[in-house]
Formats: sequence, C-alpha cells, structure tokens
Amino acid sequence: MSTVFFHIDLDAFFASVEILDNPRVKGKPLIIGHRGPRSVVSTCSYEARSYGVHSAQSMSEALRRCPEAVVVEPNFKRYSQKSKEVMSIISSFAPGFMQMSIDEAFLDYSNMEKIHGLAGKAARKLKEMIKAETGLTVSVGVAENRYLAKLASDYHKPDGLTIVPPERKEEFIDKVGLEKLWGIGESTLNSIYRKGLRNTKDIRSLEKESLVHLFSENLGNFLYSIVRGIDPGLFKGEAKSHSLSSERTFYPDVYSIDALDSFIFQMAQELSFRALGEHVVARNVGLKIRYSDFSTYSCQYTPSYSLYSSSDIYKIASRLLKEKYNNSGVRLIGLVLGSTYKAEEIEQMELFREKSEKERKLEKAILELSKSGMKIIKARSLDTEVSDNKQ
DNA sequence: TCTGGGGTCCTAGGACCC
DNA sequence: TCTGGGGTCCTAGGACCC
Repeated sequence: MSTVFFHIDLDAFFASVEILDNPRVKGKPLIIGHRGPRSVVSTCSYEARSYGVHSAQSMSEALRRCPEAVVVEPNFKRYSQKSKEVMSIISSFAPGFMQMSIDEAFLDYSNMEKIHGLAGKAARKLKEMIKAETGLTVSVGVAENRYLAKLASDYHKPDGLTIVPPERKEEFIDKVGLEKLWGIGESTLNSIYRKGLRNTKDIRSLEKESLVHLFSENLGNFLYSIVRGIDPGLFKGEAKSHSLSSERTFYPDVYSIDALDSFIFQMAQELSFRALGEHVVARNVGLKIRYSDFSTYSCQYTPSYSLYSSSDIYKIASRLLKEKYNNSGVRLIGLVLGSTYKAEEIEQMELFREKSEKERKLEKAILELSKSGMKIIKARSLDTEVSDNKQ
C-alpha cells in the first residue's frame, strides 16, 4: 500500500459514556435524548438497537418499540470532555490527524510501519490504548483512502476492525452495498433506482460520461469514483464558508407573530454571542420557518455591512419574519448567520466605529458577561439601554 | 408513529459586469 | 437591432451527514 488511512469511530458514543459513568444501566436498552413530544433519539445503546430503535427516530416511536428503555438527557459537556481524551490519544498516534465530528477521526498511517508495525497491528494497538485509557471502544477501518476507511469502520461494529486490501476494494464496495455508501441518501438512492440501476455493479458498468449525463456533473463523477473505491475527495481541504445557526421546535405550534419575534430576538443574541466568542462576523442572515404541515421555507438577506451585533441580526431577521410569515401554525423557527469569516479585531472594524459609543459598550459588556457564564437577555424594546436582565 | 439541532455542499435562476 | 459567453454574487431550496 502506498497510502494507508485509518478511520476511527466511537461506538454508540453518547450511550457508551453514560454507561461508563453509571454502570447500573449497563446491559439495559439506553436511549439518549429529550423526552419531549417532538424529540428524537440522539444515540442509543446496542441493546436498544435490537428493539429497532435508532438515531433520528422520533422518541415516541422509540418508546413504543422499547417501552422499558432508560431515557437519559444528553450531557454534551461530558461527551466533549470524553471526546477530547480519545482524540488526544488518536492524534498523538500518527500524523495526518483529522477530526470529523465529536466521535470520529481520520489518521494518515502512510509510511508509518516503523513506528507501530503493520497497519492491522497498529490499529489493534490503537484500539487497546483507547479502551485502556478511556474505557471506550472504537471501530476502526483501514484502507488506501479516507472514503474506503470510513466505510470500513462502519462495516463491523461495535469494537470492530476492518481492513480493505487495495486489490479487493471493488469487492468491498459491492459487499457494503449502494444503500450504505456514504453520500447516498434516500433521495439519491431513489433517483438511481428510477434510472434502472439496482446496485454498485450496475453503476460500475457505465462510463463516466453516461453517469454525468444521467445525473449531473457532480453526482455523476461522485458515483463513478465511489463504486470503484476511488476517494471522491470529500474529506480534504478546508471548508470554504461557515455558518452559525440556532433553531427551535415548538410544541404546540405557535401562531403568534409576536411570540415568534421574541424567539428570534433571543436567538439573535445567542448567535451574536457565539460569533463574538469565535471572533467571526457574518455576511448574511437567514430565517427558516417550518409550518405545521412540515413545509419549510427559508430566506436570507445580505446587507452591505458585516454582521455580529445582536441588534443588527435581530432587525434583519425580524423584517424577514414580517415579510414571509403566512399566519399559519409554526412548528420550528431558525436563524442562520451565513458566510462567516474570522475577524480578530472586531472592535476596530468599520461598523463598530459607526455605532454609538453607548451601543458599542453594551455589546461588549454583554459579551464579557456571556463569557463569564452569566445568562443575559437584553430587554427587547431597548437597543441601547441595559435591562434588568431577567432570566 | 411522524420527522431535533448543528452543520456542509450543490443546483439553478437572476442580476450585473466585462 | 439583436445578442455572445464567462465570472461572481445573491437567493431559495434540496440533499446529506453526525
């Protein structure tokens, strides 16, 4: 192998951490998630999975399938602490570390045999280290590129190790099957079936040009690559743009524009805090509305100035709401700060200079307080005065 | 049985500029 | 008097993933 990549995936991560912290739930079907009427399963233990419970399933359905399940509220602080422990072991094991999410990461193990031995032996060693030091199990995939390694880690779970020899990659792809290939969701799958293609072999039998013609430039090339075990290049490079978003689902549905506006006001502040905390400013604000029938609309606005102050964000979002809201029941409302970019010296920025001294001080004071962990909500009628900070 | 919350990327049409 | 093609930005919506 000229290149070797590992994909390391923590098994049922949130559930495993809860079991670690509370061994009494070990062996029981465990569901992580809120207990609300519109909540979904975040993660669940393997015992719960045997009842047909799975991530993203509605909680009501999950509890119907497994009424005796133990439901635990997610504790993200604890998970991210545990995640850091694991990631630090992985990142010091080999170079080319790339964390993909709270519970998975890639390693580049190319030309590393001298350090930890052949890839299989090294992967076993890494798994043992993680188990010994954190008490958690991982599944590891080893292959010549990241895409295959990612599929491989999912092939045997939990506590699995799957190695894909380069000469058997197409065979492996066929065994995984079209339905489980990364990047092919329900919609793409249906459009593939509608074109009379039933599996990975059918797709492989077509020329790249035919696939591009049948689908689109991007999807055609993507399909052509993945059925051959060629990395489509999804896990490389820096992301071009970023966004920060916040959304809330209501139960029951909300019909009052004033109530919606209050939520927008709160979310504008949340996002403003997060943006300031991460030293980013945004180019645009987006609003998302999902009505009772699940129909979802979004709109956005790009002002001529950069955004980070809660009052600017709120003003735009509130205007979008007034323009778009159709007076029917709303189940979800969301706010997005789009096209964010790093701005180290926000205080020095043009917009801040245009603002009144008072307003600037207020934003700064709120930022400081929010950093100190205090929960501050500005009174909504005021843009330039400090309220008595209820709640 | 309905369907969270946080993200990224793609598509397609229109505006505008060269 | 009719009309090119490329590039970039903006918007709305869709797809996918963890």
